[in-house]
Amino acid sequence: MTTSGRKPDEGERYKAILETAARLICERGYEGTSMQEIAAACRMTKAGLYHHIQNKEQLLFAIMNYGMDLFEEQVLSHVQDIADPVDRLRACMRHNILLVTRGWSKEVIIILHEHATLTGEARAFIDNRKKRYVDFLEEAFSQAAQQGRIRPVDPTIGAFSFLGMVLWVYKWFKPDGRLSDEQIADGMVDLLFPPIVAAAVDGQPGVSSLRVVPRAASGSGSGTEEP
Amino acid sequence: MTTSGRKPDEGERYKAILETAARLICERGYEGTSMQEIAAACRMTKAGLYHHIQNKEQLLFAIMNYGMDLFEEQVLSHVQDIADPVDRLRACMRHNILLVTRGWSKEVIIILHEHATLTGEARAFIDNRKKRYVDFLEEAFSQAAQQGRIRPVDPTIGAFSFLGMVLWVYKWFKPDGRLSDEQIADGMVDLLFPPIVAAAVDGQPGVSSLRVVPRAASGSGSGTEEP
DNA sequence: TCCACGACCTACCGACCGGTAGGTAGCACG
DNA sequence: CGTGCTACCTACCGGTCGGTAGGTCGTGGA
Repeated sequence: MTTSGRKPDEGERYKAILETAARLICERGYEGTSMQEIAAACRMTKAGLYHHIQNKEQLLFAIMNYGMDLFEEQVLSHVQDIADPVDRLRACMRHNILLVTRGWSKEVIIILHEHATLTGEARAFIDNRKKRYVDFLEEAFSQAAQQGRIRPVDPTIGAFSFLGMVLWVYKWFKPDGRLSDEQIADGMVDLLFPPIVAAAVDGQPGVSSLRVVPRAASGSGSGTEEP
Repeated sequence: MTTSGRKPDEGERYKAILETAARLICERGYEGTSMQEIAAACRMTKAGLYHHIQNKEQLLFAIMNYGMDLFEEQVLSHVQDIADPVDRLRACMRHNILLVTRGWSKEVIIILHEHATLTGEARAFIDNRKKRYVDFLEEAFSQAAQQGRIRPVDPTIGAFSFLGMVLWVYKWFKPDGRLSDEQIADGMVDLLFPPIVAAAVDGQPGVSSLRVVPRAASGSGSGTEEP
């Protein structure tokens, strides 16, 4: 099984189909989008579309793999070599939030929303690609906790808390809301990975932590939408 | 518009239909579930089902309102009168996580997953009920920050971080995983609302905070699934 | 000049979709 | 006994679903 399930490098046209289909599926959902509509949006007939793809499920699979490629290129590749685990997590959170908020790559949103739509091998393949990200986060949390850079936390709980904060954003973020995506990224990074000012509480340095508290932030009122 | 959009108190049968439909829609998605299937699961014909409901969309609307009722009864009502804002948030997080992990009330999961399926008035009505929860959380974060019980944080960012951590759980939690729902709840509460040990850093008491760091936790390996 | 091939098309398939018209069996009430 | 009502039923509607058979047409290489 290759990355896309179809022979790679068929050209720009194929990619354009994936992007067009992703736009529609992102808006209306997988089951709610007909092949007719996708074909029309590609300025083709349905039979013409089927010349390029095998069936609807394989199309979704290809879209998701494309989305994972984009994620790895725009998030993982920029942060995986950062030596400090906390800085690595901070940068990763920031990149990931911006990936979700900036509307390029509806494919990523589809991965998030249609988490249970695929079945069988295709489902397992995508789940496996996702799992590599979870492992990456768990490893970083584990290192950070071991070095006393963050509060001790089960790495799995840390990873999924991270992911929840970051990925839930797709459900409520509105580009014209009160908070910009930059503000959200900064705020969440500061909330989960606050700067540390001093260490050592009971003579065992590097494990306990006093966190700096800048005199700022607060405020009230929402500005954005539903949970 | 009443809570359900249908005349209230039609009896147990209606509730049973909502619960059965919710089970199917939760498994297969709203668009992926046919009225035929729902009717069959209720041991009825499709026409028989339509004797009780107006149409498919109104059925979803009723399910979501039922889910919001359950949420308010099982979460909000237990925590809204807790005086201390941080304790209120802690208890709320705990109750909400357990609401998601224990499989009673698929209706709640549907509210989470089908966040963009309804349109028009029904959508606005549900969004408004959700917003009341966001407001509740923002208020608590605002109070907690003002009292110096947590790091200063924009209340909206706090609320949606809370919600992301808690609600994302429905996408990955498996009852037979390494972590129990109790452990997840405890871990997330401790991560976002750590106990405070001392205050005062620069002579301005009640704003800064030193967090206690128990010598425990950590560990590695995942045990659960995809992000 | 010929022809193989990719990129589409028209026309169609059977299944199923959400929804309804109209009938009926059972029960409560007078 | 008759009437009215609820709770279903059978049978059907027009439309759309995912998918395909088979044809057309432009293009590039021999």
